[in-house]
Amino acid sequence: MFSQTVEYALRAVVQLAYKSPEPCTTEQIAEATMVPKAYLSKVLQGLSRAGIVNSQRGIRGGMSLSKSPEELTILEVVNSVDPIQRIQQCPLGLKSHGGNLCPLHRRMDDSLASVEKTFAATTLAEILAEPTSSAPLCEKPTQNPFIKLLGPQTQPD
Amino acid sequence: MFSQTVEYALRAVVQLAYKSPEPCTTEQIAEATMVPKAYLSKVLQGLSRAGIVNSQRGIRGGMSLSKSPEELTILEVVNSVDPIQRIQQCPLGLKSHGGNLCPLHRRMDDSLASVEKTFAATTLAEILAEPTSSAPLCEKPTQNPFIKLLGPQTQPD
DNA sequence: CATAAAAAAGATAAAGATGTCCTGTTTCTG
DNA sequence: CAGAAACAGGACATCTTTATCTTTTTTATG
Repeated sequence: MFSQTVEYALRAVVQLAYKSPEPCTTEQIAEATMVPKAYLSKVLQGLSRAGIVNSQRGIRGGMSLSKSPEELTILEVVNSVDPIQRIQQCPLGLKSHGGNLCPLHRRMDDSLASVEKTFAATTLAEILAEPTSSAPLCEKPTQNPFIKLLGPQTQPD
Repeated sequence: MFSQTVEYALRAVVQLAYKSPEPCTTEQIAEATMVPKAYLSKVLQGLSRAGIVNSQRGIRGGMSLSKSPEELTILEVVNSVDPIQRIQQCPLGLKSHGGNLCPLHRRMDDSLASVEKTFAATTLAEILAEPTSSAPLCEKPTQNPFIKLLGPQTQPD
């Protein structure tokens, strides 16, 4: 239901959020996220054109988040590469329905609205800071560098 | 987010539900739902193989619902042609995550679960019987034949 | 300025989704 | 049984998505 491109874009911004506000090269992101480098480059171009990331060419260049992880929602990321298309009007083009969806399309659009709402309410910072034994992109929980922001921890085993 | 195939399949079963338990030919469904006939034929073949509809060849044949509209959920229809794929395990294949999703994939899967739940809770009968001025597939509200099941109505204008 | 690093852009390819057309097979009906 | 109606299936075409490779452009830095 979510495209590969969306999956890849989200992984990329998660990696960038870990390093934020430092830049990462496409190659570094590709390794950390296990996304094919050349394709990732295209995805990042899209995020760059959408203003989600800044790109800097040349030595010491790379990609970096344009906003802080606290301000960036996963909806913004998703909508930049593969927008959630709400059902605005009757897909059959029935004139009498117009913007007033039938019960079928009403439910479909309600589902889309629910996804949209969840994604709009989730920031990158939340994704990183949430206490969990499965840190995004990290094989070991202790590799999560954001753990330090939560203060001294007793190591989970 | 929902494929054309899903959209077409849902329109088709709505039309069949209107006529249930009578069969419709693929051509009749194609006209009522505004779906390309030849492609609809493929979609209906899928629904037939999944046991959602029965097909009958030859004169007076056609497609009919295998169940009553009260018993058929839109999730069953969707899953027959383009299954909602829940995220069962870490898409990166990280061993330490396993079935324990990270916060990112947790939210994505929660969204999928929400759609699944909504669709599982909606029967074709509900779609048809819901009071609305926009009856599925019908240009005029009064064309909804299920209106009769609700007993005598004062005609909305 | 020369060089190397890095993203941008373009060409191309493989796979899947969508859509069309034609032929084959089944089955009702007279 | 003959014929027509209807679905089944295969071949093919087109578009989009995903993916790769190569070349070009930009830019920091010695």
